Amino acid sequence: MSESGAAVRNTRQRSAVSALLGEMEGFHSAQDLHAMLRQRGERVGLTTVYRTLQGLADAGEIDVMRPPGGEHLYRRCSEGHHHHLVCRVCGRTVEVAGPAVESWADRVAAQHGYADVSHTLEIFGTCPTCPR
Amino acid sequence: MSESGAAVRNTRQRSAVSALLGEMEGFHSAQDLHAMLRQRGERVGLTTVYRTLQGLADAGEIDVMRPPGGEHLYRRCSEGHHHHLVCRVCGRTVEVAGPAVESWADRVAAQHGYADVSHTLEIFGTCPTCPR
DNA sequence: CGTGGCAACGATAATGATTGTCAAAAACGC
DNA sequence: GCGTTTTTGACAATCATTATCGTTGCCACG
Repeated sequence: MSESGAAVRNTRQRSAVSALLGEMEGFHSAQDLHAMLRQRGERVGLTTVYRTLQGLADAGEIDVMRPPGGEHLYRRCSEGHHHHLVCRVCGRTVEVAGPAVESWADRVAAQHGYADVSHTLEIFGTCPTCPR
Repeated sequence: MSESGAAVRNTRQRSAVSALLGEMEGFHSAQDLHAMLRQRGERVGLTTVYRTLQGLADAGEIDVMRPPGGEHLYRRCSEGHHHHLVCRVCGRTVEVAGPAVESWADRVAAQHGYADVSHTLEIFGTCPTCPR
């Protein structure tokens, strides 16, 4: 029972989910992704999709967004910390980085004695190509 | 049918919810608030609590937070736009204002042509009195 | 003061995403 | 190849929130 093994096995399903995310643009729900895999003929259970997405999110390889609609959305993102500017009509998303915001959040938290700080930030708007 | 009437009626239940929120510190879920009202002998339906909270939130009189736990939390907040610094252990919350962040978000959105901009920001950490 | 319209109420059922369960299958190390 | 352990996946359970729809009470006007 050594503690060495990460014990993360490389399965067909995991590869399929990861690969699919690699090709996709924008955000998709777990159920979306599951449906797409099915269409491709990949035989993957919905439960597994959820589990895989959670794992990838924990590992920091994908990003999770929780829009007011209540459905979790996942996306393969560029590395590093960043935020999203989302069109509330068509869903088009732009990644934005805000170093100033990061440091501001850390500073404010520290001022109040909070440790181990993280934060979530999302910007919503109507993108220029969408009818109002 | 002039356009004057807000058509928002002043009911016992609405007052009760509003009053309760006025006394409470911190965030509480809709179901929490409903249970408290029941304990007090106020006869208010759960549906009405949800509706009232939504109404108050729309009117900007209370704040909504959607923590990863999946339960919406409501709180009577100071006026104006601000954000929250929440202890992920004990839930203690501090209101923080960040004018710089507000303008940054608006500016970034505008740069990408996004209109009608809003945003959500929450900071999580471990507060000084909580064991790590 | 009485009445009518209309919004709010509220009990219940419906919704729907996510999580738990557990036997069967697959992957990795040797 | 073989055994062990993780992973899978179909299905059921959970649970907050929303829709439904008949009833109730507020409000304005006569």
